[in-house]
Amino acid sequence: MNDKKKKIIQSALKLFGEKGYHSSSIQEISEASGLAKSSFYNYFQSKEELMITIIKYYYELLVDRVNSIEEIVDLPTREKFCQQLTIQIKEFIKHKDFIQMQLREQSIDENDEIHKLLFKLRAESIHWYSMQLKAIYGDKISDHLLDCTTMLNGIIKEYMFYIIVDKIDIDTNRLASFILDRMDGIISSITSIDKPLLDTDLMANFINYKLNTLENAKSLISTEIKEFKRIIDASNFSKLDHEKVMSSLEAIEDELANDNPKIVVIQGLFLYLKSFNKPIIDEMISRIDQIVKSRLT
Amino acid sequence: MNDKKKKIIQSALKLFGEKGYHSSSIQEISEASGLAKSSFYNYFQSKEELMITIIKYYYELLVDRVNSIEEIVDLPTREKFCQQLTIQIKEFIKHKDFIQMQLREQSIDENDEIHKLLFKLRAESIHWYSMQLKAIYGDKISDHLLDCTTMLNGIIKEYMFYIIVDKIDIDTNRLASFILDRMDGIISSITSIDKPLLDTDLMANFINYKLNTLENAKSLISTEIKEFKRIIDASNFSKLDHEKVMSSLEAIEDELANDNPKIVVIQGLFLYLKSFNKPIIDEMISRIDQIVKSRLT
DNA sequence: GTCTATATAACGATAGAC
DNA sequence: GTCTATCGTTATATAGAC
Repeated sequence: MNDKKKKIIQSALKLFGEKGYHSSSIQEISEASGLAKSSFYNYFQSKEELMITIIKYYYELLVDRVNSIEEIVDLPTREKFCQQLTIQIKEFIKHKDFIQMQLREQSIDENDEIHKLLFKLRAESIHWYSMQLKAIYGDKISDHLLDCTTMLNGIIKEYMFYIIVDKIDIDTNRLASFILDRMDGIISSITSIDKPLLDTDLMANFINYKLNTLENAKSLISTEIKEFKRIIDASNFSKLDHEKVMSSLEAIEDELANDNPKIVVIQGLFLYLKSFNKPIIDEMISRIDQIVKSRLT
Repeated sequence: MNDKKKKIIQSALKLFGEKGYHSSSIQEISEASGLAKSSFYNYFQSKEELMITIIKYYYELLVDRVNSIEEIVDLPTREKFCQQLTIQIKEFIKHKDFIQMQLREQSIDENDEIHKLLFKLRAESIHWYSMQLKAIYGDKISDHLLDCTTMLNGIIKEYMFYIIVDKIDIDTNRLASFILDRMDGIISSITSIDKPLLDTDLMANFINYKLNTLENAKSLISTEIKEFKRIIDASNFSKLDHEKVMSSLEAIEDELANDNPKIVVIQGLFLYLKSFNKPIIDEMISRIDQIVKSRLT
């Protein structure tokens, strides 16, 4: 991204965090970026497009950082989630303008695209937390997964509000493990309950959103990989290369068959396939990668 | 309050909840109230004054409803708090436009008076929840009172967001007891921890705010009551009446000496004192009542 | 790509007739 | 108290010179 575009994003974000979206004008944003008002429109078509860019940019930043230790660190699930939570909290604080903006104005609804984007991000966030809690506490809480995710989310938000908006100096190294210890208490108290408050019917919009994009992407990618295999079979690769490529493709298919496929595994395999330096492979990968990026991230 | 003024408040609140404070214009508010734009200014000096009126009006409504069963219902503390939570949740839903507005825009900061008001209400809310939790779980959690209040607040907010903003149909009869059962789990998990995340030093602004107004009010009222007693002594009441009035005043002093004086007890005693139908008593009461209203509600 | 100048609309708030 | 008319300001966004 252009340096000046980044400058505008940062200036705008700072203002949005401090004064809110509606109280920050293009005038102020441009001035804070060292530009005249009208020059803003060389970089963004409108204030709303700026907002959408900001949300996408920072959300991706946060997700990437958390995902980065999904595979690298080899730890018990609970410890790994605790580390991910700690990283998430520290990233929240690092990009506190973004979080403050989100905490202040939970929904900038008037624009439909922003509304849909925020809904998508919420659905993905709920899905991610649910998967992590399921991995830690196992099937015994699967009925109460949505309730547990909701409570965890509420607790994290409330502490983040104190830290970022009220500028209260909480020990961030302890926060994640403190909250997780409290989740232990919540979960041990929950097993005796018969019926959850939130079930998959009530939360269908959130659940199905993620499911649809996931299943959709899986099916699209699956089709592409079948085509990929056909092309490789028809090409004049050495027997060894042919075998390597095929087993890579099958590994991708295996990963996609999981409930919660790991994007980093797939992208690692893409890198491996790219190392063959064959244009025909690169072209197929870029087609699949586009689906992965648009539907699974 | 004037009927038309109420109409404006309700129309405005609906718009603020749906579109947000900044996206709702005086024009829209006036039209929704069946008035021309300029007629709005016959009822409110400005948009900000309208906002302040709305916040004070609805917050008082909610607090009064919850306080109404503080004394009337004779139940174990835990059951009473559970009932109060249930009432609070149902009141939240009844006045969902107000809550939606609060959830959407956590702070309308640019105006200093609104900022101070919202801070005061937050401090009072934190104080109330802390007192309730202390009453239920006793001294064993007194070190972790602020953490427990924070988590309880976060959980309630998150569920309210689902109910009011996402319109998810959660069983509100079960919600309060469900959350309280989870608080049991949180509290039983917390006893082993040595050091809380939030202590009274970090939260000094919130704690002291309530403390200052409370101590301040106590001292002011105490002075007034001493003067009151002096006047009664000098007046020509019958011996019986004199005794009754004096013991009422002493009961008020006793109540104020408590950590968390109950406003309803004091106001009950005011009503009793008014029943004497003496102008001199009524005048004193109205002076003290003004202090109570402005500092303790 | 940058700027000045401007178009156009909406905003909060006021004046003054009735 | 209600309205119409309008003020002064600010907002987003565009036109066009350099």
